[in-house]
Amino acid sequence: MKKDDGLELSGVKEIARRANVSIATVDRVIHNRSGVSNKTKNNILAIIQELDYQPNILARRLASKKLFHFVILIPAISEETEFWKAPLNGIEQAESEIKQYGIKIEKYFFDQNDKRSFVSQTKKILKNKVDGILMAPSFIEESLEFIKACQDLKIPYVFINSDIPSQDSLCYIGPELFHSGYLGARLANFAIKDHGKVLIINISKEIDNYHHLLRKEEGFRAYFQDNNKKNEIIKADIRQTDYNSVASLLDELLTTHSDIGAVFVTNSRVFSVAQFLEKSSIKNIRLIGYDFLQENIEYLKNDVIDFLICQKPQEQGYRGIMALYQNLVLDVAVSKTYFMPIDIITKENYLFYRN
Amino acid sequence: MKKDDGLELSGVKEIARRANVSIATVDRVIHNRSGVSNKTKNNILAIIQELDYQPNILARRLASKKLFHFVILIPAISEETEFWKAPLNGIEQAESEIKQYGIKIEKYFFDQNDKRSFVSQTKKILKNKVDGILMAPSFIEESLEFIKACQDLKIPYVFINSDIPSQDSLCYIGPELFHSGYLGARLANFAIKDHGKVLIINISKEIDNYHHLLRKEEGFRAYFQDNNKKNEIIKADIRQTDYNSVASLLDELLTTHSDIGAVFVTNSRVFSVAQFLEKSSIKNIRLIGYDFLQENIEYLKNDVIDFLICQKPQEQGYRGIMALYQNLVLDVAVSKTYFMPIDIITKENYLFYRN
DNA sequence: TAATATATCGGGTACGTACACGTAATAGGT
DNA sequence: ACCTATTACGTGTACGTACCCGATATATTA
Repeated sequence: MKKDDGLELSGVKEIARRANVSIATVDRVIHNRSGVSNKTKNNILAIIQELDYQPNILARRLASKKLFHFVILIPAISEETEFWKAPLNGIEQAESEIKQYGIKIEKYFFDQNDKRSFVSQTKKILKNKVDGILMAPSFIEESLEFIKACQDLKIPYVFINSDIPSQDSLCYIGPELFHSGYLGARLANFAIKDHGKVLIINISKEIDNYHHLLRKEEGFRAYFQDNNKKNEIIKADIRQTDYNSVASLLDELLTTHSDIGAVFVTNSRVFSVAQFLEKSSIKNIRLIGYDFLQENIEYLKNDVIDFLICQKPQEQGYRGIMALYQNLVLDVAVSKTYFMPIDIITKENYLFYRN
Repeated sequence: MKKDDGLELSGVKEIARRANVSIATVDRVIHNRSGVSNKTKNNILAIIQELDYQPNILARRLASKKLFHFVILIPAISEETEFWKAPLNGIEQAESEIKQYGIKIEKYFFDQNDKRSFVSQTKKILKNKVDGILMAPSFIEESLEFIKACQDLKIPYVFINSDIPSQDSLCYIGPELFHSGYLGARLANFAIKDHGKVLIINISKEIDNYHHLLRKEEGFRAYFQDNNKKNEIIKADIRQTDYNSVASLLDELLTTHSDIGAVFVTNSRVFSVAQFLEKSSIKNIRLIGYDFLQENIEYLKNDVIDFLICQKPQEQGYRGIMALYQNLVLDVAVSKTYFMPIDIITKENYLFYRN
C-alpha cells in the first residue's frame, strides 16, 4: 500500500504547477526571500492558503544544511544536591530525539553558589554561534544582563525552573510557586488537623534564590488564612546548609516551641531535617518537603517524610529543549508559560513516579 | 554553518565505499533482503557495526512509500462517562505529530456495555490492512479471541488502561491497580485517622470490568492490613449506575452504618456518590475516587470530594500510539510494561494537572 | 545606442534512503 | 555447445525541499 493512496496532491510542486511558476519561485515565497514580483508572490501565497500547504518536515530538514545550535545554561550537579541531574536527563532525552534533525546542544554549567561562574559561562556562550538558549535564571541581575545581550543578538531564550517575568522570554517552563506552597499547607493541615504549630523552613545559602522560597511561603500562609486555620506559623531561615547548622537550629526551635506538629521545608533540602528528626527519635512531627531525590525518598520510605511535592524537573528539561525545537525548527508557536503539575509523592506512590 | 562541520562520514554511501560495493547492496543487507553473498553481507555488517551506523530517519521515511496503518479499538465516549475522551485526545495528539511520517490511524469504538459491539468491531478491523493495534481489552474472552487472530496475522498490539498479562502484547500502558487502591487507602486513612468505618464502592454495570475494581480493592484492604489499622471495611457493589440506584443504596448503607468516616469509590463514578452526599447535606464523610472528569472536579472544588486519583489517561493514549510508532517505524525496542504514575489530585493542585 | 545594472524567474543538483530494473557471471540441464 | 535459472550485484530514479547558478527581460546609465 502506497503513501499516495489518498490521491491528495500538495507540496511545492503542486503549488508551482497551479501558479504556473517554477519550484524555485515557490520556494522563494515560502522563505520570504527576494526576487519575486508582488503579483506572483500574492498569487502563490493565495494558493498556499487554499491548499493549506504544510511543508514536509522530513524533506525540509533533509535538504537543509542548516545546523541548529542550542545552548543550555543550568546549575552544575553538586554534592550538595543532585536536583539538576533530572533536568539534565530530560535535556539529554530531548537531544537524542532531535539530534538527527540537525540539532546540536552545547551544555554550560555554573556553580549555584557563585555568581561569577554564571557570568563567565554567559561570556563563553556568546563567543560561538547560538540559535537558542535554555537557561535557569538563578541570579536575577546577571541573568538580566545576559538576556539583554541575547535580545541584541536576536537569540531566543527559554527560562526553566524559575522565572523572571515580563522579560520577553520565548517561554517559561517550571513551577507556579504560590500554589505549590499552598498545596504544602494543605498537606500539612491534613497531617496535623487544627492542632499544633507549623514550622516553615527555608534552607538556602544563596540569597538570590530566596524570592523563590518566599513565594512558596506566601502560598503556604495563604492557605491557613483562606481556610481560617488558627495554627500558629513559625518561620526559620537557615543560611548554612550543612547538617550541623540545620540540626542545631532545629534543636533550638523545638525546645522553644514544644508543640510543633508539622514542618514544611520549602525546597529539596528536607532530607537534612528528616535526618535530624530520625536521629533525635522524634516521631510526632509530620514533615513535608520538595523533590524526588534519592535521599528524600529514603526518608519517605521510613515514614519520616510524609509528603514530597515534586514538579517533574526532568520533564522541565525535556520540554525546554522541545520548546526551542518547535519554535525555531518547526516554526510552531509555543505558549508563553507552561506550569508544571504540582505532584504529591507519598510512600505509596513513589514507585511509579516519573520525574 | 553547515551540517557536515563535524566532518563525520557515515550513511550508506560511506558503507558502500568502504565495502567496495554499491549502495543498493548495502541497502539489501540493511533490510535483510536476498541477493547478497554471505561474504559481502558479513563484510558489510562488520562495517555497519564499526561505524555504528544509524539510518537517517528523515531520508528513510521520505524515500519509503510505505504507509503504516495503525488501528485503535477503545470504548466510545458515552453519556455515562467521558473517561475515554482523554485517551482519545492523547491518540490524536500523537497522530498529529507522526502523520507526516506516513502513519494513518484508523479509529474503532465499541460500547462498553455491549460485548457484541466489541466483537463486530474486531471483525471490521481485520478486513483491512493493519500494521499495529492499540486496544483496551475490556472484555477478556473476546479480546483473547481477537489477539489470537492478530498473532496469526503477525500484527503487534498494545494494551491500554487495562492489561491481560502474559498475552505477548507489545506492551501494556496503564495503571498498576493494586498500588492504586493501596494509595486510596492511605488517603482515606489520612482523612479519617484511625476512627470510623470505611466504605468501598464498586459502581460498574459490566461484570467484565469487575476484576479491575477487585484488584484495587485488594490494594485498598492490604493497606489497612499492612499498617494494622483496625477500621472496619464495608464493601458495596452497585450494578445500576444511574443516580437513583446509587442514592438509594447509599441511603440504606448510611443508616445501617452510622459511623462511616470515608468512602472510596473504585472508579470515575465517584461523582454520583458526591452528588448524594451534597444533596443529603452530609459533610462529615470524606470521599476519595478516581479520574479527572469535569464532574468530579466540581465536587473537588466544593470540598465534597477530598482526593481524586488519576493516572493520566491522555498520556496513556499518546504513549500507546508512540509505542507502536517506535517499535514499527523506528525499529526501537519498547519496554513491556509502562505503569502510569498514580497521581493525587486535590482542590489545591487540580488547576495544574495535565491529564 | 550600447553597455550595464536590476528584477524576475527556471534548471538542475543535492540531502540520504528505498527500490525497480537491468546486467553480468555462474550453475545446471539437455 | 547452447539455453535457461539463479545468484549477485550496479544503475538510476524517486521522495519533497533547499538553494546555487544561470538565463531572460526590463530598467538605468553613459
